[in-house]
Amino acid sequence: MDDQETGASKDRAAVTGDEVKVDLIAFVVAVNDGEPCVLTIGQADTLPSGPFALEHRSLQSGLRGWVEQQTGHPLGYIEQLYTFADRDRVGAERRQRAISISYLALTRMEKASGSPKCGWRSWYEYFPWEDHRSGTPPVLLDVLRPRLIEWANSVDDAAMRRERRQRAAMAFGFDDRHWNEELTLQRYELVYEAGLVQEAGSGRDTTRASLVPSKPMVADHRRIVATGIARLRSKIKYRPVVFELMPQSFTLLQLQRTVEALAGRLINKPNFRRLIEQQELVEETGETSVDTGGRPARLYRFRHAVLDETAIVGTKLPVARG
Amino acid sequence: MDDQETGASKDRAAVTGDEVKVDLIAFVVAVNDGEPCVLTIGQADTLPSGPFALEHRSLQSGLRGWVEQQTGHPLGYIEQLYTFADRDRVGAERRQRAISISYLALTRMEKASGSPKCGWRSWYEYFPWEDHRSGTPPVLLDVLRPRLIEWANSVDDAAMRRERRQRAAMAFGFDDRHWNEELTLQRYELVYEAGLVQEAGSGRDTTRASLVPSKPMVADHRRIVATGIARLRSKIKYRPVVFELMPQSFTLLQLQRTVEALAGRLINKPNFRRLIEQQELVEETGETSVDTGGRPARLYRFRHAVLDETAIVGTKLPVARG
DNA sequence: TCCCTTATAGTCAAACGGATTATAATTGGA
DNA sequence: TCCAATTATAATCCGTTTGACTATAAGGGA
Repeated sequence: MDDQETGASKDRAAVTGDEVKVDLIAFVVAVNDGEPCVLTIGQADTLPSGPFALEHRSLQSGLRGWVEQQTGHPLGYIEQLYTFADRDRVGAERRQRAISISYLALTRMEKASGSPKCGWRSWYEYFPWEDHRSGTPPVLLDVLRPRLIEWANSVDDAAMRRERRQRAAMAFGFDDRHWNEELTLQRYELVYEAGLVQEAGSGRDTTRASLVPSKPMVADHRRIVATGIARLRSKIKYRPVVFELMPQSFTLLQLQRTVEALAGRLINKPNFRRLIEQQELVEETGETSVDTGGRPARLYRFRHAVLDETAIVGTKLPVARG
Repeated sequence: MDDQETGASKDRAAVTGDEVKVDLIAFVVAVNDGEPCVLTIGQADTLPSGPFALEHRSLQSGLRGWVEQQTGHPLGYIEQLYTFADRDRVGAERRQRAISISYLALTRMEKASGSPKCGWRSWYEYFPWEDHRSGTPPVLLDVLRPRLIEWANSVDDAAMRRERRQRAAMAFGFDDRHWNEELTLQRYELVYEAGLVQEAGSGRDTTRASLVPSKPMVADHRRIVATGIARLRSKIKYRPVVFELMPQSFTLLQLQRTVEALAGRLINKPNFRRLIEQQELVEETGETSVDTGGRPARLYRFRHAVLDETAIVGTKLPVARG
């Protein structure tokens, strides 16, 4: 089981011991009342995290442990996002390497017994330009667009100017292009690169005039959240993961509102219902909901059998492409 | 930049130092003459790999270094696959934790200057049941199906029998279900779980009668390859990554054969051409190829501009769904 | 009772996608 | 030289999907 025939210098390295610290870090999502929320600690600027330690049976169980300890929230669905090497830290005596393994976790917010040090925040506080449920957010055209154009024009090379403008146009859907909700990470990288957002505790110039208003996070946590949003927006279209965020029984409109919250855009109601029903993702409970007004709606529950049938094959949700 | 407010015991752990070894491991792919190949070292049963060390600027550059050193092959496109904790190793003095970060890399096989200790193998040697380009492989119905049914029936619980049969049927497309080429990992996990394949150096019973004939790999390397194949088969459908595997100029049929090699199934020629052309993924070089027979074909090259245009937006390849 | 809100059903047309057929341009051999 | 085989390229067909829209049903509140 030891793979030692993979090169001489590998053994050398194994002996000298290039050991690193491993951090586990969680982007925990719940949707409450039509708002997609992220679980934070500290000043609502930090994701739950902790080092991978000897007592952990596995990476995932280590992550569960840290999140539960720091927030009081047990995790359901977990999926790995990305592993990256942090900038070098200075250890006690020698240079210290560290890597972080980030995860996306879905949960229900109920019984918010969570410890007082933690809290749920709408993820759109950190990414105001990502919520298109009420049309294009004003900040996009009023603030982001001019500043990104400014940023593009601030370089001398004409080719690079064009490239920057095109990147911005594609990511944000400027110039009659369509908004693509899955490009959350690219958009964050653009605004970050353009210096339009800054993170908590960064050494950056804090006095810079009128950045794009948005809530910062510690270190690269906001980047992890952007990665997770993008992954989730993509995944809900082909896997029945939304139901991890729903209560036991729900109306079709509640389900639609949840998908809309995640996607950050509205969905055509009849089409949504058609797709849900023809895929037999849900079944009626027989009851109806006493509602906030209007005709009572049938209550449905997730058909757990589909996890055997299609966990593998693929689901569809009608998040319009524009 | 230090995130220390994330819990008291985190600091404790940081002090006591739960340090782990990190291995970088590469699944390197090239397509030669219609065969999808994996780069191996050792007895064609080991993927290039090496520890992440202090001198590496980043995870990716560490990976590039190891692969180049062990095989002589420079890497082009690289994408992270998955990070997992290995089973505990016994270190020199104390228990030793190790994690592996696996990558998918695409390259062209040319100038196979590679060191003598490495070689390219068709990945279908390791997964004979994955190649459906000449129809359903006999091994699937003749060997795998009966043995998987056997395996399913070998448990007492009726519900578990049904679940096993259903898993097998879905993954392999038994009982009139369609073959889904993206389920490579699930299929490997099934045959592994059913004890139908064994890996090199595993402590398993080697004398077990007539396993499914396939080439084994060291440790969990074959599992990594299965993960990479699945990722690649999925990715070619929405990102123009195939071109990383193509020479400078190529005919449309060569392009199609490459996609077919990866997908393990045939594609309808007119539809393939239509999709490639209407997406403007390629442009004519003006030349034509002197061919192996038949009317000469136009030569095309990849329109690198699409990397700016659609790297983000999504490409389509007509790999039929069945 | 009227009106507002929401649920639910049904329709329509355009786009997409898979399959098939037809025609053109070569090479190699009878 | 002509024919057969092979490949390239163009065009068509048709069923399904999907986005947008309309109509009707069923409740609550003023």
